[in-house]
Amino acid sequence: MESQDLKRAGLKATLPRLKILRFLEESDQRHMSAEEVYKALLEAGEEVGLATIYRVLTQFEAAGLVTRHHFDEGHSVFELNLGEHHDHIVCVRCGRVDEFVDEVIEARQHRIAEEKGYEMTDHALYIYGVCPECRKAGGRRTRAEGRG
Amino acid sequence: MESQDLKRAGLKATLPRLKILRFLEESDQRHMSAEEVYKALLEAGEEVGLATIYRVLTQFEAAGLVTRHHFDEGHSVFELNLGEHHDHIVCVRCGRVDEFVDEVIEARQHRIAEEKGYEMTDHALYIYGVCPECRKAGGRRTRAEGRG
DNA sequence: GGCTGGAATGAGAAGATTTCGCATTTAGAA
DNA sequence: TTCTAAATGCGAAATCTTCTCATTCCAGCC
Ligand SMILES: [Mn+2]
Ligand SMILES: [Mn+2]
Ligand SMILES: [Zn+2]
Ligand SMILES: [Zn+2]
Repeated sequence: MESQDLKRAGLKATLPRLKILRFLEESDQRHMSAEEVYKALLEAGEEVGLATIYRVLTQFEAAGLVTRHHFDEGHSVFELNLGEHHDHIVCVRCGRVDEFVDEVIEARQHRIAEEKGYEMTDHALYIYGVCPECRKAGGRRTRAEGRG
Repeated sequence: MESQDLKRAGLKATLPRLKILRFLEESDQRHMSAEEVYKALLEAGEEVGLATIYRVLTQFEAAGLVTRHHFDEGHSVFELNLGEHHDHIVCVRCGRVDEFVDEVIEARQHRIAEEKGYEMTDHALYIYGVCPECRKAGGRRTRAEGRG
């Protein structure tokens, strides 16, 4: 039961929080903006205020339930935390998102932080490019057409 | 003369563009937001409208004169292009910025894009941590206190 | 099961950053 | 110097996100 997940995370099991968490778990989109969550819940008849979406996602982030990304400037994108850290490669044409893990890069990041005398707390790595489909199509599709 | 740099970049040598370019070259801050450029020019008695700062910096970026970064969400940071690509490590406590180049990471990014079938166009890598000074201080200084 | 205090929510206002629209000015060539 | 397209400055607007605060709800206690 999701109530338990919330309790365990130190959050009261309110209806809006349950709706949002359930939605993130059931959605086939792994990466979603606050606005996208808001609209999707609306369409599902589960109304939650936009301000609450923002608040709850930020709380989920603090609690480690979700991770926040900045694929492109201008807005945050959230994804349910499934344990394993990974980085992202984003199609600049259609917005598609693929995930990857590279232990060599991870290790070298730590090494660099160490060399510079920093105590590393986090990192962000985004590769941008044109995805296989868009290369094939060659067309002018916009980012609005898809996100996965 | 900076006029020549602008002409070479395909930009008319207007007074605002000259002021901005000169300022970027002479400033001891390598990484600056539009707002910071605006205020610094103001203090130097060189008034340029904020909208123009934004327009010109975007043009400079398109012309390859500057690079735009997103160290933290919410606003862009610009830096004069000196030829060599590099990535950044940012102090989450005081905002200090250090630079680094890692050929292994660069190479592996290309390899990952290739494996995923993407034609890589760009990448962004930010390491976040606590800088040597802030680790020593241990204090609660805010980001506003410094940026370098 | 009802009662209650503090936390959470919803709605809209406000904040922050960036872009836009348009009247005015300017660069640069004739 | 004159002229025209391009650039600028200003305020309005767009976008994303947070804040304020009145209202509602959760969770523990009778
Ligand atoms: Mn992901
Ligand atoms: Mn730099
Ligand atoms: Zn694509
Ligand atoms: Zn620091």
